[in-house]
Amino acid sequence: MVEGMARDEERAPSRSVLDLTERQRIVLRAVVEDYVLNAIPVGSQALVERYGLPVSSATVRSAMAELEALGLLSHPHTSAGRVPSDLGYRTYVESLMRESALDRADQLMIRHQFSQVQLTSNEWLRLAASILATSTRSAAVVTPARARRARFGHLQLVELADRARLAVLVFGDGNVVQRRLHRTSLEKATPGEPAGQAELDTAAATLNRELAGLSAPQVRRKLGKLTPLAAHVAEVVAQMLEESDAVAVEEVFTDGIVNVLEQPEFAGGAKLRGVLEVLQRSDFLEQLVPVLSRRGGVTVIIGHENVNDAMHEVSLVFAPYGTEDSALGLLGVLGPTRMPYPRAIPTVRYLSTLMNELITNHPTENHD
Amino acid sequence: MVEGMARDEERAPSRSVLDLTERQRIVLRAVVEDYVLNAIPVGSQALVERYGLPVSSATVRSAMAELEALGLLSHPHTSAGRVPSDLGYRTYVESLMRESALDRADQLMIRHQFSQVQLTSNEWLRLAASILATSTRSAAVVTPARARRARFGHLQLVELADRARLAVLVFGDGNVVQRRLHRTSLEKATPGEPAGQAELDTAAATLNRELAGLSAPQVRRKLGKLTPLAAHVAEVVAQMLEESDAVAVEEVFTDGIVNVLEQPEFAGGAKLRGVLEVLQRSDFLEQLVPVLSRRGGVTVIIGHENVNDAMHEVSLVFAPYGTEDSALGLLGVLGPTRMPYPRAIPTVRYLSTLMNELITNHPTENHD
DNA sequence: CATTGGCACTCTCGTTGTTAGAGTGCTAAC
DNA sequence: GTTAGCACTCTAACAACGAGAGTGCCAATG
Repeated sequence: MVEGMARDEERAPSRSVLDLTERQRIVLRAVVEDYVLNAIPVGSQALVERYGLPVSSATVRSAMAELEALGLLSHPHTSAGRVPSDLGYRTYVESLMRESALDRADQLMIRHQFSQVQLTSNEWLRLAASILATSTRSAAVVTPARARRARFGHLQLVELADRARLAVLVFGDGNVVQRRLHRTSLEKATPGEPAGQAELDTAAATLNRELAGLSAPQVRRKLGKLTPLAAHVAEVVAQMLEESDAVAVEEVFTDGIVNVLEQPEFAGGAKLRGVLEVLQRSDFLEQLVPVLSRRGGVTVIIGHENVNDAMHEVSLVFAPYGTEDSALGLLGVLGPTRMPYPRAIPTVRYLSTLMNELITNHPTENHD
Repeated sequence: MVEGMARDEERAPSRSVLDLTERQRIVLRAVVEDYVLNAIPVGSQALVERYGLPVSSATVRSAMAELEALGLLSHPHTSAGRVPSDLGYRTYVESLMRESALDRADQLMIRHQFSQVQLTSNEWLRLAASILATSTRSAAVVTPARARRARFGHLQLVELADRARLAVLVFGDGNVVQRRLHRTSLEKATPGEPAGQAELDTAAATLNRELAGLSAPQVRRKLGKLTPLAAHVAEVVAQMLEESDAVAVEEVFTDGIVNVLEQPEFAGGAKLRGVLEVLQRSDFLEQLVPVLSRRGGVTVIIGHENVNDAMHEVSLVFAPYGTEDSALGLLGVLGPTRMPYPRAIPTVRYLSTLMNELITNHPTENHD
């Protein structure tokens, strides 16, 4: 199920790409770039004019016909211009695109935004999504960096005003969640003894020693060996770990969906509904994680290359961030196949390395 | 600036509403309900057929003409049916609508979803937005409940594996944020003495005693009276309080934007762009808070009643939740003025009381 | 022999004209 | 006060049509 997430795009074009003549390459590149820009099928005449090709339109026409035979271009109807096919985009991305690193200016601008405010980790994700969206004028998707399996890091029981306790659990990957422990449930767990501050502190210390580095099922296996009070708290800890495993996919930050909606190909809005549903509800992104982390770097999935039917008219440009063995997250953009790849790819790449830096340098650090 | 957020809708219709004849009331109600349902201007003929009116279409026509003279209906063009004006919707909402409490079944269904999973508070908001969106088929907006001004509740310094400290701050309203304190910055604050666990615990205890209930500026005023170490931590606390004041508006949960996009009046998508921008970036919701909390209950803002130009073609149905003196949040739906008010209003009302219950009963409580 | 100008052909798109139908407003009759 | 009838208006849908863009092919050309 993980394989097949994206069809293996290295194989198919390997023949055609290398066999292209220089002229075909130039024409294909021009067609893609013009169509990405204007969203209208591009004809031979317009091409020679706009790109100053040193040949006549007739020559371009024959080159286009060849490219169409190779399956790189297609024809909406007889007398319309050409449009790149998914394979055409693929070829473009793979070997025709003039990709450069992100402008120094853009890099600084992005860095500046991150340093501007003291942010919590969720706000980083939000900001990353916002930057991606505005910078590429596509929809952006960012998932939090989480360990594939949450592990116990450190537990602290915080006293609240109303004598309830707040359990603050730091995961092995540095994420933090909290949950309130109501007084009644504590008392129920240890009938008789009233469970004072001292007992709780002792229990917390025990758990920090016993549970270090354990995952949810491992914690559960320890339950029997603990005092009733500690076991009760450990049970809650196990629940928190399990939930973190489960909800990882829930917390997805998106931004800039309107950008895509304004694209002529999605004017109706109906087409995007399916895409958004897949994005939000299913395990779509989760399936993507192993694919991306296996390759590392930026992965581009174009139109029908995506096995999910709803995604056949959009492209994804995604990258993992974080380290495979600790926290791992996903970020990228979603747009029409007619996407400005030369802009999107460096932006996603840069943001992924930046997020990498941030989480490795202990992100929530306070540096005043 | 706060007044004028929504024009005072009690004044304008007070004359006309009461002066309506019974027939005019019936016709207006039918027009609104039919138009809400079908989104096409409704004619006199269709009206008598579909609603079994005991009069002829000619009579309905004259009633419609009267309603148009009163400004409650309008005419897209000469030979089209009638469409309710903003004032027409207002009159409908105010005195024509047959509003009932939410179905018992719906109530249970909603409650069930909330009890289903152990949720963190942010996930409640997400769930609330999701329920609102699907239940009203509009866009839903939910803001977290926050005190207007964050106050110190309780501070705990949690030890991390790498000898850094995590400052966990519980606000007066029960919200929790955390920030990492890097070892270097702690040492810089207290040159010479190495600031061990004991010193930190003492400092935390002092701060918990001295800062209880204080807001950010009040904390700052205390800085001079503290030991260097405690002052350094207190400074961080002050920052955390200030940020909480500032970012309240940032964390807005929305859901179901596609629902609105599918409405024929927003087919283009371009119209909604302005609306979404206002919703996300500006202090729009913040301005709404005092208005809503002043009235309590559900507030309906229809089309041009909203002073914000971008919002002239949408209606809001919003309610506050929480208590005014502690945590206060907002939730509601946004849709075309052609909105199913009789559905939206009870749903928003019910969800607001439900969220009220949840945060008053110490929401994150663990009840196993 | 690759390139190009020329040309016939095709298809879309915007314009125009026409018509059917829905809806109104008015008036005269009940 | 209500209603049937009727003339009038406006839109939506459709067909006809020409302009324009683009193609594919072929013969001429360097």
